[in-house]
Amino acid sequence: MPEFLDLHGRTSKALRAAADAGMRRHGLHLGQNLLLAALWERDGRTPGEIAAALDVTTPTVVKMATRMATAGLLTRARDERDQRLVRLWLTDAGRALREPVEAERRLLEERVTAGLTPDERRRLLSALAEVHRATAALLAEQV
Amino acid sequence: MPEFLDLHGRTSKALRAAADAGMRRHGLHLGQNLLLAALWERDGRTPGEIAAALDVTTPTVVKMATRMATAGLLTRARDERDQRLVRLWLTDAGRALREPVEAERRLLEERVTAGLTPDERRRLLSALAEVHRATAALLAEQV
DNA sequence: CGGAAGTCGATAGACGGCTAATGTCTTCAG
DNA sequence: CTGAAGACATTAGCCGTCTATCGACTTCCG
Repeated sequence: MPEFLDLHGRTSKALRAAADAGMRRHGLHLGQNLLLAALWERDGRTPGEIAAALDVTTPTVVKMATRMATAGLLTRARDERDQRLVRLWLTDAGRALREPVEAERRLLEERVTAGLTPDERRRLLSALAEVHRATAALLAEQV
Repeated sequence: MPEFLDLHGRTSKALRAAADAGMRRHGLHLGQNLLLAALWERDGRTPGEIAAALDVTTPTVVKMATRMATAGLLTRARDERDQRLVRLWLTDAGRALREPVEAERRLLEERVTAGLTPDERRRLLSALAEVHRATAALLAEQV
């Protein structure tokens, strides 16, 4: 069992659980904060645009949007000029979550990296970026 | 958007996709290799034991085991002495995957970390371990 | 202008993951 | 020895994610 893959996997699972717990405090499910973030940055985006921004497939965004619309976080509306497009718009409830959710996220980042020196943190980010680059290249090559 | 969480999330997603592609070559779905690994190490374990080893809940193992039994990778059998227990046993097909799957896994690890010097790799592992430790502590404290 | 090709979102269905509820078998205390 | 408590696996149902398919709307070319 390769050690990097194993350790990364376990860390990933733990971070996921911690992020989930944090978001749950604001009534969100894991991942919904990312969709909201895309709309906080620019409201009225289409599912396809958001999917590309989050590096996720369109059906994933569609499903999440359906649940989040039910939860009153956003609304769906077809684009006036191009009826193929759908645009997602934040509700007041969706907008109101921005500050608390972003703060929660920053707090989590701080806490999990608190044990690293600034230099270690910098090296971690750079090494992780390299792994990400290599992995993306690997995926691209085996089309 | 905190940079470590963001980068880690993206790397995680890329690694997941790459691992999935690798396992698919052997007819496995992502994660099934981990369940198999638990049985390769010691055959005849129970769902609960495996769940603990993989740091996953029991229902997750039960579902995976059901699919993998259908796929002919393992069989279910109740323990003779304690009828509450179920033991999972590898089939020949499940055993035969060990070498190729472990090789695939090692190859992936090598390729994604190929761009790092031994020192960088060592520091990455140590930093990741620290993040994992801090995250686990965070989760434990908010019971 | 009208049909073919292209662009989107929505749906279907599979998988891994979780929590909560169910059911069955052991164990243990009275 | 019998009933309550405990230990397991399983089922149900939700969420995020993917691929494959469908359906509706635009666009563009002959």
